[in-house]
Amino acid sequence: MNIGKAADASGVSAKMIRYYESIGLIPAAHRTASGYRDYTDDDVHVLQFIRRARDLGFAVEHIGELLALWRDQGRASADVKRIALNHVQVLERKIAELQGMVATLRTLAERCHGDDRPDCPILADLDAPAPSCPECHPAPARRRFGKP
Amino acid sequence: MNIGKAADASGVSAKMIRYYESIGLIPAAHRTASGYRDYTDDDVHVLQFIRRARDLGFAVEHIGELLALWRDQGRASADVKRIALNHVQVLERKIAELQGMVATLRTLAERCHGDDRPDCPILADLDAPAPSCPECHPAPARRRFGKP
DNA sequence: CTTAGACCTTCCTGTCATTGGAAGGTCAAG
DNA sequence: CTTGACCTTCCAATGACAGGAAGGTCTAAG
Repeated sequence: MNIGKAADASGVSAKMIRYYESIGLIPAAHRTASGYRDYTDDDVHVLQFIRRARDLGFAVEHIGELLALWRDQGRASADVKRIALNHVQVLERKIAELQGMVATLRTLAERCHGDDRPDCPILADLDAPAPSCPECHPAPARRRFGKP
Repeated sequence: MNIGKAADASGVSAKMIRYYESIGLIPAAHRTASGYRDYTDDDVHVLQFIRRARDLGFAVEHIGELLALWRDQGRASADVKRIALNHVQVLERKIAELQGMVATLRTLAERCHGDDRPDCPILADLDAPAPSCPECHPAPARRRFGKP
C-alpha cells in the first residue's frame, strides 16, 4: 500500500506520515523498488493509534511513550494510567485557564452597550483593569495555551 | 525610559516588545542618540494593554484590531463587543473539545487496574476504539488546541 | 507505444508567539 | 579605566503541521 492509501486508511495525512517518520515516532517504512514507501495493514494500525491519541490531545512526545508501551507486551498498565491521568491534569489546567478568560470576557461584554457610542467597558478594562473586580482578573496566565 | 524599564513596567519582555514592533503591532519606538529605544509612559500604557489582551487569550491579530479601536475615539462599542463575544465562542469551543478528551481519558483510566499486569483498556481503546462506548468517542476534533 | 495526469520522492519555506544566543556597542558605578 | 549590566541586530529553534517546487513513477486511455 502506498503512502496515499495508508493516509486515507489511517486518517493521517501523507505529509504527517513522512513527518512522524522523520522525527522517529514511527520506523522508516519499507520501500518499493522505485523508492515509494510501502505500508502494511499493521503499519496503518499504528497510524490509527497515533491519530486517535492525537485526537485525545496527546503531544507527539507522549504518543511516543504510549506507542512504546503498546508494543511492549510486558508493560505495566500502571504506566499507561499514569500517563493518561497526568494528561488529564494538564487538560484540566488548560480548561480552567480558558474558563477564566471566558468569565472575564462575558462579564465585560455584558456591561458593554454594543451600540454606536464609543464607551466600552471592554476597552476600558483592557486599558486599566479595575482591581475591584476579581472575577475580571483571574490569576495571570504565564504560559498560554499555545504550547500543550 | 529604555526597553528594559519599559519591559518591567509593562510586563512584556524586551524580546517581545521588539517583536511587536517588527510585526507592526506597535509603531517603531523613538531612539536615543546612541540608538537605544526610548519609551514614554504612554508607550508603556499601550504595552500593558497588549499584555492584558494576551492574558485574555486574544491572538496578536485580534489585539491589533482592539488596539485600533482603542485608539479610535469614534469607534462603535458594538465592534469591540463583537470581537470579544466572537473570542468567547472560540474559547468555549476549545473548552468543550478539551472536556471531551478529559471525559474519555477519565473513563478509560477508571477501567484500568493501574497495576503490574499488562492489560490496559486505555491502550486497547487507542488500539481499536470500542464503538459501543459513545462517551469514549466524542465528535472527532479536527483542529487541536495548538492554534488559538 | 505514447501521453496525460495522478501520484510519489526530497527539500525548502512559512506558520505563530516566543525564547535563546552570539557578536558587538553603550552606560553607570566604583 | 574597568567591570558588568544593559542595549543593539541578526540568526536559529521550538511543535505540529501545510504549501509548494522540481523531478521521478505509475496507470489508464487513446
